Amino acid sequence: MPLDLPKAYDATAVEPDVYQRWETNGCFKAGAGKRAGKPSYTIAIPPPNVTGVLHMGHALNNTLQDTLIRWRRMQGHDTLWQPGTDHAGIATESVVVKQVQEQGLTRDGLGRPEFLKRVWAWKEQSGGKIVQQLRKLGASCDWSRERFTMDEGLSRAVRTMFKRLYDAGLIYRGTRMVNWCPVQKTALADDEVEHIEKNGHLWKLRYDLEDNSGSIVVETTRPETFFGDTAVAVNPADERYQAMIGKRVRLPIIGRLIPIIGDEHADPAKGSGAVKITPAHDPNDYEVGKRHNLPLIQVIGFDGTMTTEAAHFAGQDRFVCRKAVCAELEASGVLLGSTQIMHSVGHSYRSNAPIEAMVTEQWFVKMAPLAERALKETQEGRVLFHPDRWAKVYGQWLTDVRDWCISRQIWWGHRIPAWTCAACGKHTVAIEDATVCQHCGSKDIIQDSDVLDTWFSSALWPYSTLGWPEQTPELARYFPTSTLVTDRGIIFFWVARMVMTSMFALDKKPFSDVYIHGTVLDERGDKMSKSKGNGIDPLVMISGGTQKYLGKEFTCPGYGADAMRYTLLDMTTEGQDLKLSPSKFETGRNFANKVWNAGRFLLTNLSERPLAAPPTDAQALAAAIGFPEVWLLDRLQGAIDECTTALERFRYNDYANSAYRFFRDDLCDWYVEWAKRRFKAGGAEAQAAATVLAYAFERVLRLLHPGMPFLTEHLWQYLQDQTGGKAWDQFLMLQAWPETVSTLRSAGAGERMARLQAVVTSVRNVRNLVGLADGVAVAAVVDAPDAATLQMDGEFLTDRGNLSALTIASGVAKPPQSVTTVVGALKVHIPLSGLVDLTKVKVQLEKRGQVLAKSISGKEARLGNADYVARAPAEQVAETKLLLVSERAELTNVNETLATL
RNA sequence: GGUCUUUUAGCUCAGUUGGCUAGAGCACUACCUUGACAUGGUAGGGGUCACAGGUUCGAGUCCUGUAAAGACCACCA
Repeated sequence: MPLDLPKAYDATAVEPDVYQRWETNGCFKAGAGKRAGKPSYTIAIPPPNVTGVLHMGHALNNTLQDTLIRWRRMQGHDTLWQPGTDHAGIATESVVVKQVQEQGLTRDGLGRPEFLKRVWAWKEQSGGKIVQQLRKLGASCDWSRERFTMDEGLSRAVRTMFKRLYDAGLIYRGTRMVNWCPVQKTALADDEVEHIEKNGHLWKLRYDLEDNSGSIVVETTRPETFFGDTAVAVNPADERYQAMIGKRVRLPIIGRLIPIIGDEHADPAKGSGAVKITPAHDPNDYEVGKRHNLPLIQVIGFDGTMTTEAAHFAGQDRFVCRKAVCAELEASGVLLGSTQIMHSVGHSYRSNAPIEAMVTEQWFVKMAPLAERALKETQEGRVLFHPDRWAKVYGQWLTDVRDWCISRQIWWGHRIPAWTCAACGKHTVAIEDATVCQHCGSKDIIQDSDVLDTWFSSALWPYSTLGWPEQTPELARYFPTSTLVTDRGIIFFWVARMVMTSMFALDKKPFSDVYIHGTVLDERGDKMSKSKGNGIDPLVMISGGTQKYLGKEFTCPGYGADAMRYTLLDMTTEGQDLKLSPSKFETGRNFANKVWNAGRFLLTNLSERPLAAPPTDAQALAAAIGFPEVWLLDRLQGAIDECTTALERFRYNDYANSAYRFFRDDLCDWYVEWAKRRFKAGGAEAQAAATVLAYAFERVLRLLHPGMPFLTEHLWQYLQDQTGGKAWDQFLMLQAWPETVSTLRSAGAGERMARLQAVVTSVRNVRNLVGLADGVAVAAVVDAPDAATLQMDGEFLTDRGNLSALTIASGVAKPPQSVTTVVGALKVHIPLSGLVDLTKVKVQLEKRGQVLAKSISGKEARLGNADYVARAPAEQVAETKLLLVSERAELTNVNETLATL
């Protein structure tokens, strides 16, 4: 049949159609294509924010997962890539709060039920967008199993886990100093606080003694908190202040008297050695306060404004107040000046607002017992990190982990399944909504108004998505999952907590391997982010479009998901960050186009010359009519081996490079060029070459498929059509991953071809050197000790070297006016017809002579070293000697040639 | 303050257990519009492997130190 394939591959025209066929034919379903005797292989997707938009980090993360799952699926494993999305509590709630504000409304004004209705509406409206975007990327998730962290089933899992932890005494309610975000008005966990180094002031304040016998100076970065001071601490061993312990000082403005206390917390070496104690607003001071029974005076409210304790500053924003307080204290001589300092200030990782330490009552998870088991899993090698250095980071965090504050004072999330009894004050924790107090039977109970930290539900993800707490068939079949692919940023938030909850509730690790990939950076090395405007939109790279990047606009016609995936894989080296720029994706685009065109060449030939039978292993072997064919099939085995090993080791760049090398160098540059001669010859020779090429091409499509699924599937369908099958009857994505075939291995083929390639390259080199075009045939005289062997490949040499005549003989004389190249034990003489620029040749040869001389003297020195000869492995010494002989021969030739020019 | 990572060609990066002339892609130079592909081909130029010591017959690779860049952790007034 006639084939009219476009010269340039247009991914945007191919990919949507291919994806749709996969999806409608159930190729993504759990277990699709599985073969008996293979274990399950599961990946639980790191659930993206349900209202989020795909960014390059997602593209990388999901490319790596898809590559693994496609590879394992082809290997015949019972695979499941479990997709879903996360409700992302604070992040989503704050988006909707803003939307509501734009309508002139407030969250509290709307009330909880109405506000939540709006969040759900926003989730319905924008949710699914990111899931569609993952499809564009080619993600082969089982979409029929898509889950959302606030689904009924997952919510039940959350409640069950909460109850089990509570019953085990691992969840408790306590009054503690926690990190408070005044913008979101909620408590945050310790690891949700980002410490940022900021420029600040250290102010000196003078507090006068009650008896006016003197004063004491304290230093603070937070002068506005002095209203909450309930003591001044000095070190009991500090002689300067010993006499003052027990006396009282008068706070400025408000005149309240506070004691001077002795406490180890005061460091004589720091500042004045005396420190103001504000137990309600500083974690250290809180501890000091507890030791000395100091009152807690809250001067900053939960909304970040000053309370009535702050006298006439009440109602002011904390930062406005700071300035005003400083001004007033300076005027009254209390503020004695300030110094500039750099200090780290905690910020909410969600709102970016500086956090306040606040004493509140919250729910906590007791971490130590959970952490201990989680730690064991990595220490005893049951959960492996790749690269393994992250196991250390994980271990360190688990070793000094502090209790996890899990209650959030927001509305969007899993409401805490605990009810407080008005009668007895005790808590009833239940999976089903409670109606009576478990302790006293009172019906006067009320559910806790807080919701759980988003990470609480994420921590259950690998098994809650499979139906836990029910003992579902899926849970039995796919849990524990196999590989977790994620970013180093959430090792603590997510990875560690999954291991902890899983060990606790299921007594099983949640996954065996954790692959931590690098971070996506822009071309300057900065993290990509919306606010910096340095993000590269994956959808623009895939489907085309215009976007701003680093202040400039760029347009991409749409390189396709395959191109982007290939580039990402190529750049994914163990644990390294990826410095990207839009032009990086040309690498993938170019390679995709190369694959397309090689396919086009094959398909066109097949359409003109149909194969007698489809290419199979046995036929390919039988069709291996010549050495180049034998060699190609041998190389293919090497590529299969390399790709498989690379993927087993999570070496994505090795996988991409091995496939690339084989495809471009071996298949295209050497074999396809040679096959053109076979095709020209026609008949059985052409048939045989086409069979071998079709076979090798089909195999390499399989190798490339996990990385470049669309293009390979597309070409494979054409190939089916041209080799006796029917397009879209079957799918490449469900074909078997290639295994090496021992009968297609050929010992020595690599060396034999390498020698031929070296001869051909040396001829081309000489031609280039003397300024002859590639199309100009030259004669060659090869002096070969094993002339008879080399003569068998004479046709290949003649064709690939574009030789007008080829003489191969042992000990043949060097023709006059010829340039000689030494290739191992061979001498390749190219007689020059006198049309050449001899000075150019001379310069080249002289250069070569210098390189040789240097190498020879190095080897002579080495061999002259008795220690080397005695201690280095014998084969190595022998090899050095051999090389020395050949280099000396070549140098002689170079000199001889130079003499004749 | 602590832990970790990085430093190899103009740029982005490979370089497994130490081994012979250190590789790739992009960029660069010359030639080639040849029947798969100019998003291409052929050939080529370009590196004292951050620096200083050490171990070794032999170091990009191992050890010690220095410098620079980056990431994370930490309650520092």
